[in-house]
Amino acid sequence: MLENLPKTYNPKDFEDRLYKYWNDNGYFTPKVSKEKESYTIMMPPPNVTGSLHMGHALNNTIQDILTRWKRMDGYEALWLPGTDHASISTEAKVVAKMKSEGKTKEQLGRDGFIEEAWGWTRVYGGRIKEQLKKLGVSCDWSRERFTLDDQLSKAVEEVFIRLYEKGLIYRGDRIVNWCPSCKTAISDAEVEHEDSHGYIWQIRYPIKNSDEFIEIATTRPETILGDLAIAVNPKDERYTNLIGKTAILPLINREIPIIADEYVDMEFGTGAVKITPSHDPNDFEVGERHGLGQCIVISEDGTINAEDCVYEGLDRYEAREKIIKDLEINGYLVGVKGHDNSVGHCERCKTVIEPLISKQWFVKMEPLAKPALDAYKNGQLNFIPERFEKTYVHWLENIRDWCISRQLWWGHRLPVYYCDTCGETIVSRSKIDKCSKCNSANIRQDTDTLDTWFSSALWPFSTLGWPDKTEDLDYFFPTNVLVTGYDIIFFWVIRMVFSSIEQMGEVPFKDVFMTGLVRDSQGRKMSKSLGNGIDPLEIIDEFGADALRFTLVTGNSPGNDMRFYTERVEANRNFANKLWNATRFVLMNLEEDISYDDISQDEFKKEDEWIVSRLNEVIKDVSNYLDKYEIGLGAQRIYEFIWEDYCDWYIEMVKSRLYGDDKETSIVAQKVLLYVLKDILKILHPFMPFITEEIWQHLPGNNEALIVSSWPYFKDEFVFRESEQGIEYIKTAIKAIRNARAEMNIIPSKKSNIIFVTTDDDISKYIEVGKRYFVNLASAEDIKIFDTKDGLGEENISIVLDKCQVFLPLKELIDYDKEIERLEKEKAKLDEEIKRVLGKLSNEGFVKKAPAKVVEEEKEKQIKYEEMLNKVLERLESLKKSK
RNA sequence: GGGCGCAUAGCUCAGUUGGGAGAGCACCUGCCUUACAAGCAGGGGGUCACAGGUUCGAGCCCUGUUGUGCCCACCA
Repeated sequence: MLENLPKTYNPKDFEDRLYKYWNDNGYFTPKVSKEKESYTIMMPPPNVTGSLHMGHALNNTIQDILTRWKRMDGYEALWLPGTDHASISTEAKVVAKMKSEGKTKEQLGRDGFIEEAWGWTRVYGGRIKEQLKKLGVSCDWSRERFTLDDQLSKAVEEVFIRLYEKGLIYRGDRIVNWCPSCKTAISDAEVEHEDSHGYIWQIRYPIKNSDEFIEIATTRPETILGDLAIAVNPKDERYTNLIGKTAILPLINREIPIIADEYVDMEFGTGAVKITPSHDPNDFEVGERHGLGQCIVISEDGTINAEDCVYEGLDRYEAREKIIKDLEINGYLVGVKGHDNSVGHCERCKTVIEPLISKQWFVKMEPLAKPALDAYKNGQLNFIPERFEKTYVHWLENIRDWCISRQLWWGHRLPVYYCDTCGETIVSRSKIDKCSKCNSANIRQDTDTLDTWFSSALWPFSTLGWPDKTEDLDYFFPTNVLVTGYDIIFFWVIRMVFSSIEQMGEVPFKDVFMTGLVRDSQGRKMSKSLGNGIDPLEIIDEFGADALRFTLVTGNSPGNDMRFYTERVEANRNFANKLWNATRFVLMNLEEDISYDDISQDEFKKEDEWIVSRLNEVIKDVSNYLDKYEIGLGAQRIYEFIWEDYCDWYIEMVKSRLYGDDKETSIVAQKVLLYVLKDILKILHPFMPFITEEIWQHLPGNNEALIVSSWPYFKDEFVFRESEQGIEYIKTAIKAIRNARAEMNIIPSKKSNIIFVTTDDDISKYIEVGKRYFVNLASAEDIKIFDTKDGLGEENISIVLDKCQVFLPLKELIDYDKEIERLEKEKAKLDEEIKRVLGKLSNEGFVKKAPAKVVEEEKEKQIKYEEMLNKVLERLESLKKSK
């Protein structure tokens, strides 16, 4: 059992083994319990065909930390994993693969294609899960879900039908964002706007039966084929006389009316606008108001389909070129200017979006957005960090109806049927073959599928069995926190909130923790096309999952982007190694035949009191940090405690006892070493699950796994203020002695006596108690405490401390010029401090208005520094004299 | 056009109720001290972007400026 840790930390030896051990023992699987409270996190489902990137690694690490902490803290903690079918993205990948095999969707047909897609899913769907396991995610695989599972599909249908029956889902001809490459409509959220330097063309349209022209401007000349009017502002006096007249469309000579509409901005351009209702959202509205009808001239593949015209069949950009040329030749083109505007692109394939009119299904957003806004305003939703609330509110306040139908095959097919006999639209939970109105069998199902986000919007409750009433749903819903990137607030967060309010009557989670982006070392977004992505698996392979996890959560505050440096992973791997070796030290000093279960403060030495008292504080701080989602600060706090307090000081202080003859005090030290180590492992476990569990399994007296051990708590009986003070004083003294020795170039192996001169009882007590530390930690030969420095002579290095002076009688080894130099430096430091303190204290406002405690502290500092300065001066003087 | 960040040591970043500027890495010096050289000890290095304001006191709060990044937007 003891002393069998390898000398060097090698995570590969145990990470996979421990993951299997946890999973096989069911530690990830919570039970519905009457006694315990639930804690639930739903994993944002990665795309089923995706592979793990740093963004996943970051947000899954955070989720795992929270889950492991709550599990230890006495909750039935459920972290539910799963994957998303990612309709448009998966379909594109499958199509591309088929293309390379010389096949097309159309050849296979709908069923054949879906089969192909399932095949693809089976091949690649497991990949990301296995990758997540490498990270150490403690999610409940027994409850894993996929958005196309039967139960989840049932939920999708149910929601669709409920919203339809409530009148919140409708079908209609609207201007939608059309991707000519994906050949489907997409929602507003899926359009990326990008600034581009383009052109704006001024074109004049002749007025019928006159020599006059009206001049308009457009950035998309090809759309003139679809013009159905020219609009001016009714208040615009320049055009009053033209309103009601007819303009002739250049090139195709269609007659179109000149109409008045408030929409037109008089200040912009010429104040006259061509209206193309079928290919521009604004124009569509104008068209509706004026009953202009529709004229579709661009088809779904982005080519011109205006009948009987020379542009027919041309790509939209080819047509643009040709039309400009023709306008110029015929004298209609007035001019062209450079024009910056932003152009919408398909989020998935980056093709320029073509707005066009199309019959699609929409969710009416206003009635759904309102309660989602109220929920935030009533404080039911809490963003970390807070600033993302603004994004949430702004989006909801400016929301437009959500286009949910996609002209794709991979996804949830709309539960909608049309009767071709009587024209009835039937929405049904089950497949039907007869019209419910006319009984005709002339029935076909809508061929569209739903937006992927329609199903992920239901994730917090569909995964728990909804619409059925299940124990899980009852117990684990609503969830506690959502951890996800700020870039999908619109796509997902908001849609989950309103879906949940609508279907479940409450918000799906209380807290929303937003993670930032993980960038490369130059601050660039990691992307496949740039090839600058760093593979989390390679990092894990080289440094271990714990080091990667620790790197991702430290040195970064919530919601902020971070740059990824391999050097930081290495530093954290070194930290793991430090803990590993500290454990080896503890283990090799334990004795096999004693019990370590009982620990009593009655036997404590000062440093024991100090370390358990400090441990208490860390436990409290880390718990508080986690509570506030300040994960990075919590991790930092533990890091410092382990490395500095435990390793650099406590272990070093305790060595003299372990190696000494006093068996009793040695055993107490062993007990405290082990006790503190165990709590360290507990509070570090959520952050570094593997190394902590591995170490834990090697410690004596542990029957249960660390992952299910209980989170430590603050113990009142382990508060030792006086020892904290005493040890801190001794640490200061040791550091001062080391510093002086180093500056005087005294080699560490050269020991010397240390003479403390003090008349302060507390100080001499501290030193008396800490005598043995100085041997190891300050190269002491023997330690003496005097109450006067008389008779010590000049052949010493002299160090001035608070209420105490230290002498190192190193005689001929001392370079007195150097000693003077060193003391001058001390003097300068003290002068500075005194100047600062006096500055404050001589400020009337400070003395009068600052809290008494603060003023008092400054006064004490003044006395302290002045006393120290006097001793330094005195010493300097006598040194100079004796020279 | 609107909104939100960021600017602190050479680099990357922490700094949560305003009260003597921190970490990691890098750098310099000395150490293979029986847990750890993936280590130990010591050290140098910052007008906390700039300008005002509030306050006894500002890296932190307010206003403005500059630089920089992101998000939103029906900018013919």
